Amino acid sequence: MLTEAQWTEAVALLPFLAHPDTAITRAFRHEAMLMRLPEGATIFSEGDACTSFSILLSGQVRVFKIGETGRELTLYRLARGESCILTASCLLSERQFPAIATVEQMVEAFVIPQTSFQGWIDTYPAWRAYIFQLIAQRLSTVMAVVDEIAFRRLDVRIAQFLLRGSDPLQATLSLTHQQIAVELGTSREVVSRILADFVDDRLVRVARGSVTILDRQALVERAEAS
Amino acid sequence: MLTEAQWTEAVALLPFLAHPDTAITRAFRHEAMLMRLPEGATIFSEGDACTSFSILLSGQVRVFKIGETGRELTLYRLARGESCILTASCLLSERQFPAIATVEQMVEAFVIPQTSFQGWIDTYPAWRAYIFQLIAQRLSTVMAVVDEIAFRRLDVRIAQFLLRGSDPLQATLSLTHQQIAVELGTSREVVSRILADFVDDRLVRVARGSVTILDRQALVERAEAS
DNA sequence: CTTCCTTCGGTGACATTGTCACTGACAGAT
DNA sequence: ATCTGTCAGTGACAATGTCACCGAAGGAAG
Repeated sequence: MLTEAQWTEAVALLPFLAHPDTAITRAFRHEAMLMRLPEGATIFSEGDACTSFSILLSGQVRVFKIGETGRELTLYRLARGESCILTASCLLSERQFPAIATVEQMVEAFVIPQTSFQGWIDTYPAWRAYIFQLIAQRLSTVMAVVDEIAFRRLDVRIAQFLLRGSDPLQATLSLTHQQIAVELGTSREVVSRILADFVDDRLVRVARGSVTILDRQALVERAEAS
Repeated sequence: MLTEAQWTEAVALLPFLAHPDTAITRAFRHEAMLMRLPEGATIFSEGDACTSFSILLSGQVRVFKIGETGRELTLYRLARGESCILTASCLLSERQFPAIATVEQMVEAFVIPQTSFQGWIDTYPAWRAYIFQLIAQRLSTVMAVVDEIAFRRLDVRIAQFLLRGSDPLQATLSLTHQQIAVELGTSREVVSRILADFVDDRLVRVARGSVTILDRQALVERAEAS
């Protein structure tokens, strides 16, 4: 059950609650709960069974896989208004969660119990449409990740990552090499080496905990082929 | 519109048609079509827009990605009673098909136009349940592929692949090195080298176009850690 | 301010994997 | 018996992953 204030937030956030007195809005108000999770919290680990579905109201979550050697690979992030496809898939098929989800920035989320989640799908077209869209969109992100790790060179991927994470006005990224490695599913050493190449080519400048793009155009070229 | 014979096949194949005179069965009979595709046909290419949804009645389809260098990576296969999650996702979100699907063995499939596919989801719970289960199941296969290519050593993956594709009674696999490479997203040369190692270790015997497992137990060990 | 300590990054060595170029072996067709 | 296309083996090299180790930077504690 949501309070009046939480409910106001929910309506502003979720398109399927747009109409004030429909069945889905009543159900959501009664069956959803607001949960807070502190930075660093682990939401799901590899192999967990999912028991509820979440929609983020604020904060940020990172969903990633981790290999035997400890290497990490970020699959995607969740921000305001977003939900996790793996949780949905997990709930629908009663399988185990195949990754890890942790809180990067303190999270407020609407939590819907498994039974409500399933029931709403059969009952409320708006909810159903929301879930289907979610799945279809996130699935393409995952497919893009597959493509990247299977076929793309790492210098190209790092160049793309730096470009995505910056813009012409804010050319400095506050990231450690380790953080970049974990995004791309590689190791710190490799990131360091490739950034060193970039520095040699005057594409970027690096300092402890930051990378500054010096020649955006050249970096774009590097991101395209090489 | 399906013929009587085709309809009989459909009922035997698809659980959601179990009840003889419901709305979904009438809709399916009128709006589905049976299509045949010869071996080697390309069903979808990277970037295609999907316009229909298929359920295989017979034959086999391989869905794979292909990199700039021409290297291939098999995502999954479809056989009798199965459907393609990427097509579903594609139809739901109107995105482009992010892979390639080709016919490995001559296919007969029930084809459902995009409009029917979407309409049925909103109308028929049995169809909806079928699609959701499909998505959830295939998504876990794709996640397993991500895990493999990101983190697992190739000798381990080849060992697993050989074990999956054989059994103690039928120890010989009729596969070229190229075919194995394409399954696992690597190159023929690398497969050849690793198989050569396996031969040195007396795990397998190789001949032109085939691999015979000699020491299944040892291969299992190789598939577990190394 | 100095010292300590943790985090961050650099480096060399080596193993694994991917790519390229080339070669020869095999099997079916003529 | 020869031809031809497919299949497999090899060496060289590049790219990436892993390990061990080191030093530098910056904050914390004295």
